[in-house]
Amino acid sequence: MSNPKTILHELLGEHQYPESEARYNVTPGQTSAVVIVGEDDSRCLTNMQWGLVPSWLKKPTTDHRMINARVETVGEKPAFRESVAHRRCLVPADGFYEWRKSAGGNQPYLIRLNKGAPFGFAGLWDRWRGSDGHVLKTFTILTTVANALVEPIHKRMPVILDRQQRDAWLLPWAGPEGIRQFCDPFPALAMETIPVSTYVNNPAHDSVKCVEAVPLSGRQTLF
DNA sequence: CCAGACGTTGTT
DNA sequence: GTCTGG
DNA sequence: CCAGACGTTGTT
DNA sequence: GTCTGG
Repeated sequence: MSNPKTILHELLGEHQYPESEARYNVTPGQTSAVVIVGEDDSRCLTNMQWGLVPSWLKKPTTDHRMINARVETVGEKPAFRESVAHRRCLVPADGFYEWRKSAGGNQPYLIRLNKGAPFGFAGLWDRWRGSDGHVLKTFTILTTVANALVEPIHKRMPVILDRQQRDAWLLPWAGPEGIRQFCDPFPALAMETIPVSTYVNNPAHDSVKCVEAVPLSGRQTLF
């Protein structure tokens, strides 16, 4: 999404980052850039597909891909156990979309930090190895209860981490109690919701879904 | 022991 | 791979 | 999540 | 209605 350099500088801290051709649109099944902790304990950027495929799956079929994991229970789920202990990641973004149901049609909203400040979603990743040796890297985004701002639109929202939490999220597993600190939704006062055009409803537009692509006037307008 | 699950979102 | 249910 | 497909024969 | 693809 917008201003990827700023996002990456924030999320990678003092570490270097590559001028990669990474995508910054996070779309199910598509590749995007995530921040992980490398072998040498430093942060690095890696491209992965959104939709976690656990290493034990026989075949990485699309219907088993998990795009979200509930933070309240992630420590107990067999599918996420290994990843939550050893493979956490940050997903750079500057907003996300939710749809408010209504009789006249679903109204999409852009939801972001005030002024569109970049942030990181809490994520998990995994490696799936094919019999031919090729490796598929995938990730999932954690969700929690919606805060007071988002709740009228959608009951759940992604786990957004502030600067302090980002560092904590990338630390090694400290038992299931260590997960609780990430269960609270990001503060409503630090966020804004903006009604946007139904242009974003069309998956064909995923590659151009970004702040600049959407009218921010607050009125539902078709392009 | 073996077989089968292992997940989330939303339900105009 | 690892856990649960039968 | 939403949009769009949803099928078979036979294969220069 | 239900599944797949984005």
